[in-house]
Amino acid sequence: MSSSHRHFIDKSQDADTGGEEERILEGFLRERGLKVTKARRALLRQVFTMHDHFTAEQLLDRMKGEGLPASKATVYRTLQVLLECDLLVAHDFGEGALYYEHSFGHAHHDHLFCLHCKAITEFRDDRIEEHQDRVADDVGFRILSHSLKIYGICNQCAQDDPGLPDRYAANPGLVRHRS
Amino acid sequence: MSSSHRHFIDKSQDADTGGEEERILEGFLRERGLKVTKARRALLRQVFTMHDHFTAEQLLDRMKGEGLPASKATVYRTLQVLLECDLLVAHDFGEGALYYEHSFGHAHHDHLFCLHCKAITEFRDDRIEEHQDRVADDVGFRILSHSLKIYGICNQCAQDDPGLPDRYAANPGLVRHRS
DNA sequence: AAGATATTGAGACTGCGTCTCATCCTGTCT
DNA sequence: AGACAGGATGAGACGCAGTCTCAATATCTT
Repeated sequence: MSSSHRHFIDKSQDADTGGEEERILEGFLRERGLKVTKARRALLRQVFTMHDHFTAEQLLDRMKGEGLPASKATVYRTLQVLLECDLLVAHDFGEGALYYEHSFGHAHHDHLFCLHCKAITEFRDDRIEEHQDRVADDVGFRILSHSLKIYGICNQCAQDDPGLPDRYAANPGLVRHRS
Repeated sequence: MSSSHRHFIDKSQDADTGGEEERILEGFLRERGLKVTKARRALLRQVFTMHDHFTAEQLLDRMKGEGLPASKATVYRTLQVLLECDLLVAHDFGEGALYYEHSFGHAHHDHLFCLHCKAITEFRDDRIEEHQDRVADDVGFRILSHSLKIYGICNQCAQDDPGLPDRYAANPGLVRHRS
């Protein structure tokens, strides 16, 4: 069973942010002499309506679909801005494109990634975090960030097709995620 | 101090493999009806003389420099083969290209990556591994592999320039490694 | 409202890695 | 050894996520 230093995260339970993210972005932009534009606002809103992980291209398609102002260049540039003001986090699961998730009100967490259905499960384990800190302490390393990703087959996929885990294990070629 | 469930890895202490890797590769190739070619042999030897992490391009340059047969396509294709027969491991530190390391006789380990000088420190912590297994157990996830990377500034860089960690921390834009 | 400056969009471009295909090499069979 | 079948090679085209260029446009300041 799960114990107290470890828990899983359910984004569908996200509380309303009350538009706080817009104030954060505007403050960040003004502070740097940058401008609060329609495109940036639209993108921010779109990002905060997506409560799971998404790629830049998915975001672009979705914005175009809703008739919002968006070009490839602007999407990528604005995602950078959101990363810099900590409203967004990017993850590389070795699938080619980066996966983004808005991070307002979310503490650091790690991921289980299903290589078959691409489902992402989020968790946090304080013991792991502590051990990481000790490793770094041992060699005087200053941690700026870290990432822990566990790749495999999720429960659902394994139930749908019990042979799946073995088939993946037997064929590392399928596992392209660059451990 | 370091404790028994945790240790760092020093590749320069690598024992001689006695050419075992060549036998492994040949067995793997024959088993699949593939051929033992000069290019594959040359590449394998080159890989096993490099005791640190390297990119495909570095490997290609080095082979060309020594007049060995090598083209871009063959290097990438052969690296795939070595990955499949577990003689090689690839790591993505978010620097664009993948970093490879030969893995004969090396157990799984994780990495500290210095964002400034790109130095890589390898370690293994059994407690972290155990906690990962428990996380997966909790949700019935079948682990196939995992990767833990700790990004930051190494001791050497911090000593050379004490302001470095703060400068990186203050500018997430510099940190492009996609946690 | 005007001026200064940042932003946008279309598309060219970059870099890592993959694919194509004509030619060459390996392993095998005789 | 000689010959054959099929895998391997190399040069360069290609794919794709992401970045850059630059002229036109929007934002902010006064």
